[in-house]
Amino acid sequence: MTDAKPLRADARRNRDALIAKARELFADGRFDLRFDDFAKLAGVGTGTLYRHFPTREALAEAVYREELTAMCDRAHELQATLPADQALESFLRGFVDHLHRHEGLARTLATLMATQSGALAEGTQALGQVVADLLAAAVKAGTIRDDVGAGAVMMTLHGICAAYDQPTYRTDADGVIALVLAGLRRT
Amino acid sequence: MTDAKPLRADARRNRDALIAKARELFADGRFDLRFDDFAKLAGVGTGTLYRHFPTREALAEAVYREELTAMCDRAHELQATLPADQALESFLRGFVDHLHRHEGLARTLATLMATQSGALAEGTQALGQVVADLLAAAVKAGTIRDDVGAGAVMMTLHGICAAYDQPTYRTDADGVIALVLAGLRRT
DNA sequence: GAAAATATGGAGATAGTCTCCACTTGTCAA
DNA sequence: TTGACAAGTGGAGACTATCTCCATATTTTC
Repeated sequence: MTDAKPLRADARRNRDALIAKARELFADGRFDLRFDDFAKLAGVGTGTLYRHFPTREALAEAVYREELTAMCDRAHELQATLPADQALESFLRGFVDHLHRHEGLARTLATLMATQSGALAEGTQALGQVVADLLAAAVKAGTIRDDVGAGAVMMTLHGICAAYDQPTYRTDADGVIALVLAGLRRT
Repeated sequence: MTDAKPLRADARRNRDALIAKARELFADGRFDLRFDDFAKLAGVGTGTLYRHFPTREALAEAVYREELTAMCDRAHELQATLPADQALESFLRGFVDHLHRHEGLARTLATLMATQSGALAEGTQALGQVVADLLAAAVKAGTIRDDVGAGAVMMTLHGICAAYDQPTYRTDADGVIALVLAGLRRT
């Protein structure tokens, strides 16, 4: 998973500059900038940009990799300190909350989930794994039903991510989480 | 809503040819064809295509307008003949079933829901209205909770549509519906 | 059947993506 | 240090898809 290649000093510098500039622009909502311009703004050539990030999605993933990792870590932490069902609830609510504050992440996740293109979506696979773990623990504890898989929950999360720019986003997203949690509860 | 303009005979002919060819191609999974080629294949000029359908989404909507209308009609029918909660359940399960059989519709809906671009998404607004009606009736009948809006349900449907091409689609989509229905039930 | 209104088509302007390679920079062994 | 090789760079320009424009053609109207 982690780069087996030691990457030359200038290459790393350029790569970092690209990610930094992209993060800055994404935070401003400038997602759809001409791809070549990313390069110009980051102070590198077009070729360099393409060598490091062959697609827009690859760049987006790199930008949000950290953030996504942090979310996964948080899940593990919750899982270690709370009863399984509470960990799940906490995670899902926190997920929406975080997305609400970071539109760029929502947008990126929606895109990556939609284009399940193998190695590219490494980040979302990690997220899927985390959700699967949380669910499995709660199933094992007997607090949620066992006939609905993690894939279904991921679908609802996808729906949440995709709507990041709609006016009623927060209310609806909270509603989705409420439905999922209530729906999962053993009856 | 319906065209107030009587459209010249040749214009209508071309428009229909475009829709027919697009439907045929969509059914074959050829969504991403060069836009100009739609024109060539349908036997009209590029300009004509663009005059009738300024964007790919506009074309997609025209192709699936009928199908979507049929789904909405079905909802009304269910609502007229079944208890509110059963109508809702029937509609949602039928929705997934239909999507499973018509990948093109799923793809189109996902796109249209994502780009809530005003007049363009006329079709999805109709769908939203139908869902809202079904929910309202069930709320009124006291069989489902009243604190989760139609927007939340639409978000989950969006998630379902967006995943149309994933291998575990059907299982996961059924899971989502199960969660939504169980989650909506009054506790 | 001729004028007015409406629609056509496809060449070419425009703009974004991505490749290619002569050149620069970094690394490392001696 | 330094020389030689590997690794990386940048940006001109090829390529591709989108979309506009308007001289020409078809339909409708009177």
